[in-house]
Amino acid sequence: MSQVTALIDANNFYASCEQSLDPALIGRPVVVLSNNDGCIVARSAEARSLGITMGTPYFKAKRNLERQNVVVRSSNYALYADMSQRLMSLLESQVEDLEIYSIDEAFARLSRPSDGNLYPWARRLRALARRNLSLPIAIGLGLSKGQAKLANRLAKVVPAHAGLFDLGSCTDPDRWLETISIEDVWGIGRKLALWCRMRGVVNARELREMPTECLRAKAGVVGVRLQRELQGHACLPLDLEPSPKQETCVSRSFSRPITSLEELREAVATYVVRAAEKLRKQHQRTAALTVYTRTSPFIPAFYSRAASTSLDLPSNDTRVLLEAALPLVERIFQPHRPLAKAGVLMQHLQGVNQLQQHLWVPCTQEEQQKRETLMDTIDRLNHRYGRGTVQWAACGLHPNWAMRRERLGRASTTRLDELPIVHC
DNA sequence: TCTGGGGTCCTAGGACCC
DNA sequence: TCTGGGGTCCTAGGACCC
Repeated sequence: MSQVTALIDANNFYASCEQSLDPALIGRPVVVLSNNDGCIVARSAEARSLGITMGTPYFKAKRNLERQNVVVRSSNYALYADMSQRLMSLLESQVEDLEIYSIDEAFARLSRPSDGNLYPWARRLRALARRNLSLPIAIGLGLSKGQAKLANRLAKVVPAHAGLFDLGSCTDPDRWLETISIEDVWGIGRKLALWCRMRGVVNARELREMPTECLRAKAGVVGVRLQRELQGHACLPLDLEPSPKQETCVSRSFSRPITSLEELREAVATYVVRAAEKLRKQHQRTAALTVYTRTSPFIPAFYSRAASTSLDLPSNDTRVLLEAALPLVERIFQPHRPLAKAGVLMQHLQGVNQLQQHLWVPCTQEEQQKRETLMDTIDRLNHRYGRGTVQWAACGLHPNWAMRRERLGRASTTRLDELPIVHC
């Protein structure tokens, strides 16, 4: 019995989540905007067929969307994360091994049955996701992750495949690979695609067959590995236990440019608070931290500054991180610069169980225990009653630079007060 | 007026060591 | 006059992903 790799993902995930919670949106064109209502990052099938393109800035598309009567939603990551968890636990129950690869996709390993036919299994799984979560999913099957990715694409793009495609059991795989243009191959970005095209390599099959040494010279071992994957050698193992993060960052664009030190300080404080929460959730501490800010890259006189510091003792305590980060704000601030964005990076992370008490740090075991309990309590309160229930003074009370989310939909799976109301 | 956020991996080159 | 060879570690930047 041979092993098969699957790539399973949700179609138009964010848009599908919105439709899943608000059935009035089913069958209608829906787009979801990035943070700050910046760009279009997801489109329902209906929106796609209207020719609406991914990544278009909202302000450019707005009139057109209104004219075509498209439903526009701000992104709601709490909702998508929750739907994602439900989808992943469903998948976990239906495969042998699962690697959660992103919010809306997962690689899986399973065995090919004796008759070689995996379509009945795939059809059942699709029906299950549709029935339990109201999410459309696509399933691609191959001998490696790279092949599974291509198969998944063919499952979606070719209507006759109805969301399922098995590269390992089709009669003429090369014919299908030729329909996938080089830009759409996983691992080939803009630069490499251009380079390939200049050499006459324009589709997935040609990439698989191009001279390896030529590819290595340009794209290094990463390129060679990708090519081997397309040839059916599984070089990229399934990653079942997600490795601990090496760094964590929180950054946001402002709803309007800011020019005061005070506002920049509030923004950085807000991001530090969020980053500290993330660290605690990941059971990690940070040993170094960077704050940065920049003006808009779309207007002249671009300005960007970063400042870093390291901590004597790794920490995930909000107060400690604020004390380390806030002095850096003065170093990156310059008056008369219309700042468009700021962020914080937590670097050199380590697991909480790695901590060694420094002899010279004036903090007793008992004191530290109390701090940890305090942080835990704050996290619980904020989780239970909503983010911001317990707030840090440094973040400002009513920041008007905070990101725009003017078109939020409902969030029935994560907020009690937004449960659907059924009229009988 | 208005253009997202959060990551990883790899390589080249500099600093430093013996 | 001449100016090794080999190794490690770190960082910045490129490329890519979703």
